[in-house]
Amino acid sequence: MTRPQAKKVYQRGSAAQMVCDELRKEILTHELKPGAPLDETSLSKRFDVSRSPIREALNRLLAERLVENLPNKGTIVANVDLENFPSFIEVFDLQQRYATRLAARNRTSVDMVKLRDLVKAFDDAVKEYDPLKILQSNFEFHLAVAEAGKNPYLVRQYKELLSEARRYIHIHLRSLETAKEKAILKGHHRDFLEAIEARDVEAADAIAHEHTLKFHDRFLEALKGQIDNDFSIEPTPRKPRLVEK
Amino acid sequence: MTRPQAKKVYQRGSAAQMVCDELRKEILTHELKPGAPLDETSLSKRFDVSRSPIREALNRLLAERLVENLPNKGTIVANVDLENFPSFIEVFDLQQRYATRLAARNRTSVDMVKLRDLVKAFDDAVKEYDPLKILQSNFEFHLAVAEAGKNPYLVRQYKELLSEARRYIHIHLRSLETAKEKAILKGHHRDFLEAIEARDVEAADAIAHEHTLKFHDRFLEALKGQIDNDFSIEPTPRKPRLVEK
DNA sequence: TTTGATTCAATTGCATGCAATGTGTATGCA
DNA sequence: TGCATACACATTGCATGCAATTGAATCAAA
Repeated sequence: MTRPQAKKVYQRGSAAQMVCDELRKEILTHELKPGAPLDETSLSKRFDVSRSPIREALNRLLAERLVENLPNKGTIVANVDLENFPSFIEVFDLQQRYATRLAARNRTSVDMVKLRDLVKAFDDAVKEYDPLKILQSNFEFHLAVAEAGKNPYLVRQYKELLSEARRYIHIHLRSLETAKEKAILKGHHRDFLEAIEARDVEAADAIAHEHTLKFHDRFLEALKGQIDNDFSIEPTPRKPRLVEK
Repeated sequence: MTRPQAKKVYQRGSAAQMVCDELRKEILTHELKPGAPLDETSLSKRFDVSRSPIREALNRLLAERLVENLPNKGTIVANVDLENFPSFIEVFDLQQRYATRLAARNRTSVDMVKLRDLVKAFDDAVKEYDPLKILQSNFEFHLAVAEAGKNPYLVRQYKELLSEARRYIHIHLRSLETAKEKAILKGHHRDFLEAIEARDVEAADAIAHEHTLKFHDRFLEALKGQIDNDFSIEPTPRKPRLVEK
């Protein structure tokens, strides 16, 4: 970005895809924060491609609900609205339970190898105290669980919800940094692994459900903490200023 | 399409949307059949706009999985692959049950008015023996049920599945035309209405589940019928021709 | 000081041009 | 006759140009 960068040229057909993937990554990791403007001209300069592939990338992200389009005014990173959190959790729980059930029912030994690796990667990320890595490996683990269920329709829908969950988590990211949380996260996915390995559908379901509930509670708790630490601000200074002057 | 058509010009910002809506309609009603080619040049001539809004429309339909993109080769109407039908039904059932549960829990009196209207519209369509109208009003009814549940996340995902269901139904559309089927369809959604009206969540769940199962069975039955009516065709005539010649 | 109209700059939405890629056909060779 | 190679055509993917719309800034008047 900052250095000249020797005119990168991409394979035909990959420019839009590359821009899309990069922007998606940055949105999910909050490098691009909700509300951040994404104007086509700047992006085309930044990625050194024309506006066409940029527009295409933005359209795809729009379909994933990761950005919002204000007609004739531009595109911004989509907000994660807290008011819909209850609705979100409701559906997320349903899908997560079902995804985990299917995994317990349909997993292969190949899936188990992958899942074990991803649990390990998660634990490593926890040890490294790297919140972004924790989120990423959490995402990958749950996605792999869903994929082990072998239902493409569910995978697609669940993946969307996982992305959304990731963005919710970023709201209370700091709470991940406390020692208490880290203790909780340690070995966090082992129980999933056991239930899926044992093909115990009901146990898998229960574990997934409990997992969602914990996410829900931690989220609300973190929000509460954030509010407690707040202090009240003056109302809009318009009227007072009039008087002062 | 066939006549000159006096150079329609659309509001700025609506061209792509209009093309997208029209193509979606034609795909869902099978005016455009699975596998049909959608080349940008022809479409731009047909809708009398440039390729840019056409490309944008196709990208949106791609995100909805209604079309498939063959890189550098073009775009075609997406196939509805029978091999995924079991996966589809599995998720569809889950979502339909949940949507109907939520409707029973959260419906307002305004929702009930709308639902009653849509049931009536469905019955009218059945009386008129108009398969396309039946499908359309069926779609609208179930979507309204989901909306009565007031969970935007579920509505979005369920809507996608409903579109997919609609395309599956088209495969056995002829079976809708038999007198037996019409008898079955008569007053088909009344039970939904009653359970939702009564806020009976468990009943709503059961009815939704049964509804899915019936859809599943009718679909398989119709497929079976189609196969029975088939007759075997000669293998590819290449070798035989060689001999004859 | 606030309200209103007017102009101006910024940004998108659409049109069009060009080059790359993949397909189908024709031709030459075994 | 069968197969490989080359060429031409069709179609996309990307670059660029232009005009419409929107928001902000400016200025005048109450």
